[in-house]
Amino acid sequence: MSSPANAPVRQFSTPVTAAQGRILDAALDLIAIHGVTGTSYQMIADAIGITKAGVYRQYKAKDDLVIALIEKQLGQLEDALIVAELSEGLPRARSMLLSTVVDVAVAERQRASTLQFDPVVARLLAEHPPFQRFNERLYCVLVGNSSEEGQLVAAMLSGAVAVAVTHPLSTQMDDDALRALLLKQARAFINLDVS
Amino acid sequence: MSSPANAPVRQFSTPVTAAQGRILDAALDLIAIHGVTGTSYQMIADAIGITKAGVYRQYKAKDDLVIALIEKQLGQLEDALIVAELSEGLPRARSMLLSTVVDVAVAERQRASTLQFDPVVARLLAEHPPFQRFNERLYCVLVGNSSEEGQLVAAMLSGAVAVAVTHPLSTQMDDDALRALLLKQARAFINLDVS
DNA sequence: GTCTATAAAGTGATAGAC
DNA sequence: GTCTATCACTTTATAGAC
Repeated sequence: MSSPANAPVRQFSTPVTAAQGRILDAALDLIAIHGVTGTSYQMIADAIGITKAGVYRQYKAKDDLVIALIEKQLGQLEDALIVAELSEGLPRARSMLLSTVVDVAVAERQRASTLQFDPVVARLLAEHPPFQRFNERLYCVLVGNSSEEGQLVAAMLSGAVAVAVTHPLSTQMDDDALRALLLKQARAFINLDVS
Repeated sequence: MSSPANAPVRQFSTPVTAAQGRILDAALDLIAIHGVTGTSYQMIADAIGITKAGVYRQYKAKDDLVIALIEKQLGQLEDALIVAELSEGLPRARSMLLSTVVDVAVAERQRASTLQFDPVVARLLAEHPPFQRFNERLYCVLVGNSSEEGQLVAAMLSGAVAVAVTHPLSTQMDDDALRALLLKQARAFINLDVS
């Protein structure tokens, strides 16, 4: 509670091999459509033209694969997060982090967002300490001080953005328009309730 | 597009038998934890102490079961929706519908919300015309005129509420406090962008 | 409305050859 | 790093007795 001593340290710098990259890429696409449980090693293998055993060689259990997937997604936010943490308290840094969050969400659209709500991902997010720490850091910067209400508002914001980019209506909008709309709503939402 | 002639008609009055009720109840609890694909007929049967074949007698395919589940959830909003539609344009009616949406979300917590983000549910929501119609009606009342941007904002709102009630932090809040917080945020969010 | 039994297919995962 | 082959198990779904 009191003062979270979360130093601005890089948590997810895991480099992936080319073979792993192909697997993660195919897996994310499939999971966006079928969910984690609905996506099998066989489906992933078929998508990239190898066999099931080939996928198992890279990720010996499904949890390992999903963890790698989450790490890759969170890693996209980490540079912006570290910058924001270093310029502590500056509203401009917070605003830029928010902008990055929206940028990544728009760029990945379905891919990143569907992952966020999967029950398997939720379980790993809760079980895996590094993920908890990262989320704490992120929310802390986004909503300023981590009051309970503030954290909840940050979570709501991430939910709103995630739903927006997966919504059929947003599919017809171009990236720039969607980004602008999300940023406007998100800024209003965030400034509403924090000190 | 132009003027959706969605008359205030009751869509989901499907009465369920006692046996069906027990199945739907157990299924919803299990799906909230494991997702639709992660929940098998065997798990549902075990939970209520019957066999798999007994579940199949009531719902001969998984899609049928999930559709019944969605209908039950949407049915909870329908009375409030019809009232709001009848008192066309009155902000008070809209506000009361929003209140009902929040009430149901808080009352069901995990149960209703996790369902919303499941890829199988998303597929059925898009495939099944009655569901599309209902969502159109709901969004139309919530955000006033159904401009594209307005509909998207309504979707974001539902996402924000759904995420909030499933968040670990909200588990520790009592119903009244959570309801108050959600209503405050939701009202601000909605009044932001509509005419 | 519930049971037993069964079919056909798919699942996560491993062993061992190349 | 990828393959074939196999394991034990679970899945959806059906047939037919009570």
